[in-house]
Amino acid sequence: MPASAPPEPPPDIKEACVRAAHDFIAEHGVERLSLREVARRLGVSHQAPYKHYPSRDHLLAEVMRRCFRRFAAYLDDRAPQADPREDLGVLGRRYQAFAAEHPLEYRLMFGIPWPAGAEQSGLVADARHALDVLRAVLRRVHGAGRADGASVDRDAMFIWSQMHGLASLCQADVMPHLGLAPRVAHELLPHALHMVGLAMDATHGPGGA
Amino acid sequence: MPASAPPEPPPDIKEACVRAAHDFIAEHGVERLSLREVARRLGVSHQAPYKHYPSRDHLLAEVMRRCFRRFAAYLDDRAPQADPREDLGVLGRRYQAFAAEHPLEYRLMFGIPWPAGAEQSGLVADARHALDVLRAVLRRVHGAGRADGASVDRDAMFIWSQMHGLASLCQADVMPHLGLAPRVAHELLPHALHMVGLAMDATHGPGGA
DNA sequence: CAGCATAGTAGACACTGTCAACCTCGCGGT
DNA sequence: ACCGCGAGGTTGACAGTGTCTACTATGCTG
Repeated sequence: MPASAPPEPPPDIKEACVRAAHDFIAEHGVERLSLREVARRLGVSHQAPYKHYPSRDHLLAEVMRRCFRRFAAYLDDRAPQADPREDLGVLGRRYQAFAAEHPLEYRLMFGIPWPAGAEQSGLVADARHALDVLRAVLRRVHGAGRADGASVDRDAMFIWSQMHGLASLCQADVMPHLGLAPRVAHELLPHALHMVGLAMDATHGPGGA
Repeated sequence: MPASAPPEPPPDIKEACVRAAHDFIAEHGVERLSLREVARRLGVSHQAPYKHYPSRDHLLAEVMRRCFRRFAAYLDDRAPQADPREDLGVLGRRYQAFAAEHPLEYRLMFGIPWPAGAEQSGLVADARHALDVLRAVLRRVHGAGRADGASVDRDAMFIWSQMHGLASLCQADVMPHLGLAPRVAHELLPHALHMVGLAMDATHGPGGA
């Protein structure tokens, strides 16, 4: 019985590198990623990936780019809601669901400093797309006419901060040691959405359920 | 002219290790920390630190512990406020100030997976202390009598999420590429505090300014 | 004084990212 | 048909890392 990975080189090494790196990160986290391990899993020499990516960071940037794409697609792919306020809640729950189901990918996107070569790849555009989804919903919430860009952006950053903070803290190692009152852990997201809703009510009038 | 660091070994190496590691992290970030670099800066052999810390992670845990201590002390050390709602605002501004002034230390505390041996050191207690500061203020906000633990914890996590999310996003590399409307970047904290205040108003009645 | 724990040293090992040199195809120009 | 050449693969090397082991000096204790 040989090692788990098949040592026969795949046809498209460039593509296989991204997939292998992504799988490894999703399994063990970005800190433990090494190009040599990727090459080993692909059954190629430790230098083969360098023929396609100038450095480890460039491969990492490509993996991040795809994570942002998936994430934005996951947010986009929600059930359509007539009421924009309801849509906001669905969006929030979906945000948290993605973070909870793909913690290491989430950390890759938002938890580590950008690798060199990040700005070259389409990473910036893909990252921004996720925020644009939120912006679009908020424009509907604010209502036609008075939806100026600054106030939309302010609310977007407020809501995003809430969602990102919650997702980060839930994954943080401190979490289990905070001595939270029982049941509170399960109510974090509903309560956060409730509070955000109250704040939005106070500034834009009561909305959907 | 020799290298910048003095190559004469300090008397208390164990203590010097923590300080050197902390300084390095505050300057270059935790990812670039290496025990050998610490030893080099101290003018001792690359194995000297291992006589005091079983592994790199144990030294890291000690540095983290002190960061949590400083952070909690910084929050504690605010000007006393008669109105608990006002106190909440001061606390929030202080939280953001620390994160902005010590971004790499903040990332060390909340942005990376806990190193091995973190639970052994007093890290857990020191980390929890920061949350307890917030809890204490919220108990005053909720008012005597009806301040049950669960609702305090819910609000604490809501507010903490907001503050942590905001601090994280402000430091994130995406931030400059989001195309935020002008001026919005400077209004993020005031607006976040405003929205949190509105949500608190709606659940506990209007409070301080 | 003997013994021993403590705190320092040097050396080695496996691992990493990366540079350099080399090989080996397949393709286009003459 | 041949030459050249570049793309894509290889091996080998280098510096850097964490950590293991062995060795040494120093000071305290019986």
